[in-house]
Amino acid sequence: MDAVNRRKSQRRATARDVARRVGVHASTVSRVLNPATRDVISDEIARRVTRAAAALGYRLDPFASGLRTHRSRMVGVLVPDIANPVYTTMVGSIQEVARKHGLRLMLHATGADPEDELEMVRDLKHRFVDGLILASLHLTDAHANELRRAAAPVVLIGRPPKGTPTDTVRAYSRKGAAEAVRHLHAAARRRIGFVNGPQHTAPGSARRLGYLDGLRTCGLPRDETLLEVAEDFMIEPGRRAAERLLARVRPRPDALLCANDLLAVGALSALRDAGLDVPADVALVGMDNTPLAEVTWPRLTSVDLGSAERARLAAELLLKRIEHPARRPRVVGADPRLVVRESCGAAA
Amino acid sequence: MDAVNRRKSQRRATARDVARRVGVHASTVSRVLNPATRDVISDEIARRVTRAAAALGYRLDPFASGLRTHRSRMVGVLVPDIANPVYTTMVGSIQEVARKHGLRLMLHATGADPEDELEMVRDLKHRFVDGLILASLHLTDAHANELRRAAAPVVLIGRPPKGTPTDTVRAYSRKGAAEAVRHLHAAARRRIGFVNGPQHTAPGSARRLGYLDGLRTCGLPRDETLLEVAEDFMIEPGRRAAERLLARVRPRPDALLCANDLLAVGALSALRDAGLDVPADVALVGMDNTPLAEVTWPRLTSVDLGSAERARLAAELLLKRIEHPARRPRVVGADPRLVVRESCGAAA
DNA sequence: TTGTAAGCGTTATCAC
DNA sequence: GTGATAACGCTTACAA
Repeated sequence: MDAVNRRKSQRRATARDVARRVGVHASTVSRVLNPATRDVISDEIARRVTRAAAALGYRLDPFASGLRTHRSRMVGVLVPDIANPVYTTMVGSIQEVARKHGLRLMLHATGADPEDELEMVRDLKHRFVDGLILASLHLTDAHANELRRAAAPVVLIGRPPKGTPTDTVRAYSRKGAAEAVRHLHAAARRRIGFVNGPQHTAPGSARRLGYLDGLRTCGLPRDETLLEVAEDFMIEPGRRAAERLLARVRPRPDALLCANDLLAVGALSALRDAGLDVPADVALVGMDNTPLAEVTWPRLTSVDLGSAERARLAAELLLKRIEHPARRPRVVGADPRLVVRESCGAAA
Repeated sequence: MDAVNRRKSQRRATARDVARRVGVHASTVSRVLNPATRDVISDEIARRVTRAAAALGYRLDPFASGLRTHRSRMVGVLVPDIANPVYTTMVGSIQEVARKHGLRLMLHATGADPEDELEMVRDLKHRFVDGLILASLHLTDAHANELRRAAAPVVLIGRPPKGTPTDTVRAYSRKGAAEAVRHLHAAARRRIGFVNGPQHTAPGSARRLGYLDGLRTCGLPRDETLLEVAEDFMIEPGRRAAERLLARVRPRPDALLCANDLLAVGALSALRDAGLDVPADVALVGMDNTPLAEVTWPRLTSVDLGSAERARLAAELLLKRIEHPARRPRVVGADPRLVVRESCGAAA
């Protein structure tokens, strides 16, 4: 590197530096480098500008650019818990779409804290994202209010209060849970227990209803003692809930539906500790069909709620919304699909 | 909301708006809201400014602020693969530290593509992060070069070329792998196989050396046929590698060390398909001690390489580096620790 | 097709 | 302790 270049590299090259080198004005540089206006410029100048920019290692200053355009080419992603594979899947899926469009991800795990979620929505513009994907277990009126005055487009993954005028991606988990129950019934299970997560959450309430739907359509009696609620949608709470259920219910259940795969993994371990065989004694079904379902033994039958697909849809909705801020809000979803594995084979 | 407020809310409130309301100058507003200069201002004015700002819903414009200060209060996090629980853990751990300091995360999964990693380093300032944590499987001279001219501080998680003047967090996985072999030897295993990931990567080469170290210190013969390389550090490649190993090696191994937990999960399934019992026929040990190790059956003995701890250290190094750009680069690490679970109990 | 010039909203540096 | 002013680097009417 010679002395001149060294001096130049003390500070980042600006559009002016590039312009000076080519003998044009900075605005011309801007026009060349901006795809929308590039074709306005003569090929000859464009080429020289491009070359000079490369030679100087010129990079657009995102702060200055953003100050003018109020765009950052970043999207925010809020998930309750990055350790839950269902959200990991979603983040991966969103990144895939975002990347194709030259957008980057700002990730934030909220720990399912509604206050944290709200603050992020308020903070939207503050942290300069062009849009936000918010996956939440529990969308309240407070969310809906905050969304109304949001500084950038938001897409929800979850179940917002009725009438929230925001693009939304739904999971039809009620339907999925019902299907799982019917599958267990078809496999000759008659005492089907349910390990749910917190019931004030959207998934908790929907999956509970689905479980009850399933019992009803199979003509099985509703038995409240067969339903147990874990403190959280996680492994250890799932284990403890299953333990409580097993300690309490007589005759013991011959099947357990769990409201997600993490709960099912916990339940599996409780069943094992109780000396019960899966599936011979107790069939087991999870929900979300995360990669975990392939890893347990026996492998876990699980209701696929299309998380990857839903995340992709959310990202695409967001991109469309960023382009057309005024278009009517859409609600889309992905159909559930039962993926049968060894954990609910034939009864002993 | 009355007409005046409604009109105001057409556009975001600026520092000027707040200033006008209080009857001071915009620079005063800036001074009040900036912690570093707040104590310069009289309490009375400060209070009124704070109140007015709240009333108007004033938020600092990050673009304008960044244009002046060149700080965004965001850190970039680059990981090879967000689906690998070891990186999920790291991201969670980094977020914890970042959050305490009011920083947000920009996440990018590179798919272990070196070109993608390099581009992100170049793009550092472009995407306005104040610093970057780069976890890479394979840091090359190209990385070192790019880092030399990086526009913001970088902390590496991995093994850079000798003499790279960059803060680095190391895993002592060579030592960890050796310990695992010694543990298996102590458990009376004498045919210890090794399922490695790609050997041109830093973990691949270190863990291979550790495996060989372990054999040597146990006085076990080095037998190349006991070593098999998977195409990637993932479950399916692990399964296939274990299948190849089992098909080839006679007498069959009585233990398998796998270079990470994902490979071990794949190997477990291959062992099962071969009708072999774990641990009675073959003991199994993974590395990284991810949450997966608790989920398999039997649960997986695994070498804890302190991923959460290392990520925390990386975040802290980065924060210190951002404050003191000139301080000497540090190299830190976390000691490995074998976590024994059912997958390597006594031989049959 | 290109140059000119006016800002975007903040903050550093002077003044007072 | 507070005000005035300029500048950060870019974009975009508008002028030429």
